[in-house]
Amino acid sequence: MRRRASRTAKQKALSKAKETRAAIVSRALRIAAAEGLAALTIGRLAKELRMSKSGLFVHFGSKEKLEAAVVARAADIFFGHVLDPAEEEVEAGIGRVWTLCDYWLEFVENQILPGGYFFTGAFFVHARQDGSVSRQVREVVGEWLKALRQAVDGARHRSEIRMPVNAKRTAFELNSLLIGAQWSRLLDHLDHSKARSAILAKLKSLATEKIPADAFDSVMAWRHYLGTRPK
Amino acid sequence: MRRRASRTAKQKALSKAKETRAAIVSRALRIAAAEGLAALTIGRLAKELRMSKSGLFVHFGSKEKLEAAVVARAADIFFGHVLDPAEEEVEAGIGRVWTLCDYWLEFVENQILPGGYFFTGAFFVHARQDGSVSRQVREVVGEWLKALRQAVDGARHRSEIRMPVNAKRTAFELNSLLIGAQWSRLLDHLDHSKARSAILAKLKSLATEKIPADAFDSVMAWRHYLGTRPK
DNA sequence: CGAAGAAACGAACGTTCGTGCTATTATGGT
DNA sequence: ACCATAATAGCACGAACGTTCGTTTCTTCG
Repeated sequence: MRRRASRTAKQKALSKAKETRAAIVSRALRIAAAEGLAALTIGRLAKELRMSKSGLFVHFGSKEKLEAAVVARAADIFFGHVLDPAEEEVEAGIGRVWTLCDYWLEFVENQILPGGYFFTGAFFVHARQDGSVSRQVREVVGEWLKALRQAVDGARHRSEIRMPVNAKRTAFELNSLLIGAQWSRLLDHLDHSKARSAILAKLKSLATEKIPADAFDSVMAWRHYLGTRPK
Repeated sequence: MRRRASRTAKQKALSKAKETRAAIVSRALRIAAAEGLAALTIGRLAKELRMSKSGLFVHFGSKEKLEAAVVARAADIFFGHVLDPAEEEVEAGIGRVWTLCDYWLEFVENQILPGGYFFTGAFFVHARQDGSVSRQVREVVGEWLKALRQAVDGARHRSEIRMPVNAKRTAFELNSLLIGAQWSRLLDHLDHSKARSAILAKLKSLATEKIPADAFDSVMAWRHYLGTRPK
């Protein structure tokens, strides 16, 4: 009793539902990431989870809320694998810009979400749509682009990037390469090495003499250079 | 009688149905381009055209055939506005590479299809899917990328692009900028001038001394340069 | 153990999906 | 003007959609 109570208190009570809800969202995300949000239906989801439609439904109250939960989870996973570690592991500067791009590509490569980067496809579908889920998708994408732009700006303020360079435009070009990389990967199973060297070349062309030029010559050289830097 | 017959012969007989079919495809394409192929349903399409579902349906025999017709029409329009004129108006070389990209951007800007370039979104949706329509979408995208690569190759063979440059990689980078441009346009209504100057800068960095360096300094300068060249 | 409450179920709602029929209307050649 | 045929409409179908309901089964705790 006491033991039970204390254990329950420890795990903040409440309860089975959270687990179920989380399991539902996981499975839903797997479907949505692989085949798009449109392929996500309550009936199918219930069947895969061996639940009743109604039992599943009450956890969210509406299809839209379910979709919102899926998108939120996808965003958490994405930021948790790309944005957060990049900002935590690498101090501001051109190194962080590279790390953001590198982790982005890794995120797709490692199939953290089935089908790669969920938001690329979702964004093209929802960019012109209205509805709260579409807005949510646009916000996540906007957040990413903003982070990339700020990283470029940070590098500029540290004089690691030449001053006349436009942060917005640089972020645009880097982001283009990332999306293009996924495009090529989808089209003919191309790996991301082309994208990585294109990004390194781009960064090299922007860098000031603070950064040794040969650091950009390959991914390995760059990794080595980063490793020799503080923190 | 005779007159009638001759006129009929002239217009190759057959007939009303072709027009109706064409009208259906047009309307269907408008829906699909604006909201994605998934938003295209026979019921909705029939309502918009003030037809019965069944009357509309028999023109295609299945939903999939209707979708195929829509994709085919979209491909015709895209190639007719981008690939064909570029290859017709500009001789092979770096000028054609630029023109392909330029017309691609114009195609999106002028909203030839509502919502811009239909295939960008469609590709991300159908890249991992199977089914004949998905294959069809991938083929169109593949055709475009091949054309772009061949244009780069053509410029290299004419010594307008430096030899060590990899055509596949260059096509990848250009294509990335195009897709990224549409991305930015969708995200914050950005115009394509950033993309155009990024593309010009890229081409400038690849060009041999055969091409005067200041030709790449702006879109206008480039247009002027192109205008002074033979056909 | 037994009561209270949370969680899941099964069945059914009204719509809409794509797809078949059968009947009716338009059209075009003679 | 007539007739064959092409084109469209009307109606119905089974399945799946999201959603609601009342009921049943589990969990939790005094």
